[in-house]
Amino acid sequence: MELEYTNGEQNGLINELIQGKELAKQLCNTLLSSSSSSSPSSSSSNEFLIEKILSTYEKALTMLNSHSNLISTNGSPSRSDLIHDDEFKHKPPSNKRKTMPKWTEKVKVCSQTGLEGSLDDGYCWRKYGQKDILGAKFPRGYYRCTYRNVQGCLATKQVQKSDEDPTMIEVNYRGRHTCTQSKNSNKVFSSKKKLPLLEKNQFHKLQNNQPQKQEKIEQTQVEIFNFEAKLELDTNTTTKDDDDIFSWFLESFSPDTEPFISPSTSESDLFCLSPCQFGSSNSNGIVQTSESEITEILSAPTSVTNSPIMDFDLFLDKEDFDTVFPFNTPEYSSS
DNA sequence: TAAATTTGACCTCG
DNA sequence: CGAGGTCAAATTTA
Repeated sequence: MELEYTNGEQNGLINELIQGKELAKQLCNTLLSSSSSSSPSSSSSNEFLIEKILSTYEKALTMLNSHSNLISTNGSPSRSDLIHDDEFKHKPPSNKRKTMPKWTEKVKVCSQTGLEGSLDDGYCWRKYGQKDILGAKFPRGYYRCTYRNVQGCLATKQVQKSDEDPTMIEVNYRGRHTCTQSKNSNKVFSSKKKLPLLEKNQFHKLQNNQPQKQEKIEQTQVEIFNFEAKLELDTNTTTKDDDDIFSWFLESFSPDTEPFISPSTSESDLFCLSPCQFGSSNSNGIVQTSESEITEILSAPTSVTNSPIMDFDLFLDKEDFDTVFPFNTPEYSSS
């Protein structure tokens, strides 16, 4: 499964990212120059989106350029970083899972929102196990796709809180979603059911005195986040703005310019990353990807599209785009 | 009552 | 043999 990507492919990817970044800048300038005639709130919203887009490009470029180095929030790779690194570099996975695409995402729990993107990535997961990991402070939760039996979807993920930084959640994804649950992704950012799962277990274990309280606090924080995000964007954005952004995304991540992108059933893994990014302007440590993730992304030139970045090409209709940025949707505000 | 979670037992692999 | 991963019965939740 572990394939090397050529320098040409890497350069091409970098060029595409650079181009996309430049386009985003141009869009930013265009929006800013035209915003004088529109409402100030609209321009601030646009700026917010553009900032996030540019930030995403910056991170992607940084990760590519430092391909040989793990990227970590605080410069001190977590235990999971090391395990994952070893896993890819030195220890081939078992035959069972050798063919399964695998990548890791690290998601920082937004301090202000309590939102854990890792636990709400738009897919429906069912927990099937939990294990105490040797040397780890926090147990590892094992999740599989809810539609495993119905649709034979073999996607799984492991969720574990970082030892060194308990605000960091590491999500280890395995396998692609072959199920069709795009509509479920309407629940992105708003599912409060899954949020406490990991926390509950961990707080029961580590803070037996106040587990329930912590859960409620975090749920409330999510609700606040949802409400604030909706307030900000609901009142500020216009349809045209959305369409502009949407068109830009389509251009920037067009399959025509990304030869290794192929249609896939996976569509919202990307937004494992997004909730915190959109919930906080803090770009430090909100989302972390390991080298192995990039390796995984780039090592699957034709078929693996689970990678967060690559799934951009799947937003081929407005509905999906609204799913990604659901701040304007009724579902978003009502849940 | 169906679906989801919990958790101890069991399996696999290094 | 031990650690990690999965199974499945019991329990909880909606």
